[in-house]
Amino acid sequence: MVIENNFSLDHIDLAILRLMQDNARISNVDLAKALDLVPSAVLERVKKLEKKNVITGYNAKVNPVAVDLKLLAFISMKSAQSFSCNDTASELAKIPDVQEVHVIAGDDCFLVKVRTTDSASLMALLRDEFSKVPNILSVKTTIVLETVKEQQQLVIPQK
Amino acid sequence: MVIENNFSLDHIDLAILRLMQDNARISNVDLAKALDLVPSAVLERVKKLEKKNVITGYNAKVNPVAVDLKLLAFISMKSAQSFSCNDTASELAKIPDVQEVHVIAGDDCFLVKVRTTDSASLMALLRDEFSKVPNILSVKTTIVLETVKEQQQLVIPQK
DNA sequence: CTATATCATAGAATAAAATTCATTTTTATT
DNA sequence: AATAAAAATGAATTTTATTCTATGATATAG
Repeated sequence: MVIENNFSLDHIDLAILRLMQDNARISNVDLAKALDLVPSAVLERVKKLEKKNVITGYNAKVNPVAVDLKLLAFISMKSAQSFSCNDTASELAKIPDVQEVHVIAGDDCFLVKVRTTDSASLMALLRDEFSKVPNILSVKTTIVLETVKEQQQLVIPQK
Repeated sequence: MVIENNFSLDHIDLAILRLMQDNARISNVDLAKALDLVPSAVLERVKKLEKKNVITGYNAKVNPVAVDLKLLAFISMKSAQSFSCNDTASELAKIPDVQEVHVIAGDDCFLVKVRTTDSASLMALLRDEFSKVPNILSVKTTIVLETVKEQQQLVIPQK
């Protein structure tokens, strides 16, 4: 017995996801043309995908350099309590400059992605914000020199 | 002498970015209301932001679990040529399952973010795709157990 | 201080798209 | 095959996007 995930997406839904993850502002009319459907039918599906939390939002992708966020860093850290470290994680998540917080397997406990203006502002962030997060034992900061690829598009399966 | 970045965004532009990075499908009418402007004026600004590559795209955020991508991993790797490693990076970037490729400072050379169905498909990816990428000396894979936060919204400055 | 160039906005008109809804068709289930 | 549920159609209506011209603001040079 194969347990499918309970989202039950057909190939039309997957096609919608594929199109919208590349262009969130595509019109219903164009979506309908691409899918050989009528706009109202597409609209209904999109609404349903939103309600089912398959589509969880629509984001404009902003060039970080244009808003003066030139530094990207990954910070891996160890925590005192290795399992009940959820409060540590949620404290980290509250920091606006923190884009990602992952609990990871291995030596460390968290992997955090951070974007700041420059190394000085990263330093300030570490000093002012991270220092207040409880139960952190060690911190290892990795500076990104160059980003070659950065996309949030997923590989949507065929069926 | 302060060198501003050459994007010259005023506070209205920044407000547009703030609104659109949270809701890429907001209508011009609603944007205009929020900004106390007329729709045509807002439209012109948005178009300009696109042309100047301040806004680089609009993405629907798809729930990875809904499309059966339940495994997230970060892979850090060393490369043979530490500086002219661009061909290695661009080969990595060509792999669709790879969401991010960063050149990093420190012991390693690259940090790669990958999403797959499960550990078996990650293994297959490493075996079939990564093995073909030239000049890789070592690979260290970190499995994500839980993602506490993952957003691409940036902290847009006030002015 | 004024002329001029540049840029942004307002507001109206038009075109396009979104949305709603009653009906029909398709699909799945018994 | 009969029934129920889900999805699609197509027309009507509402809303939004887009275009265009006139106006106003701002900056710069003379």
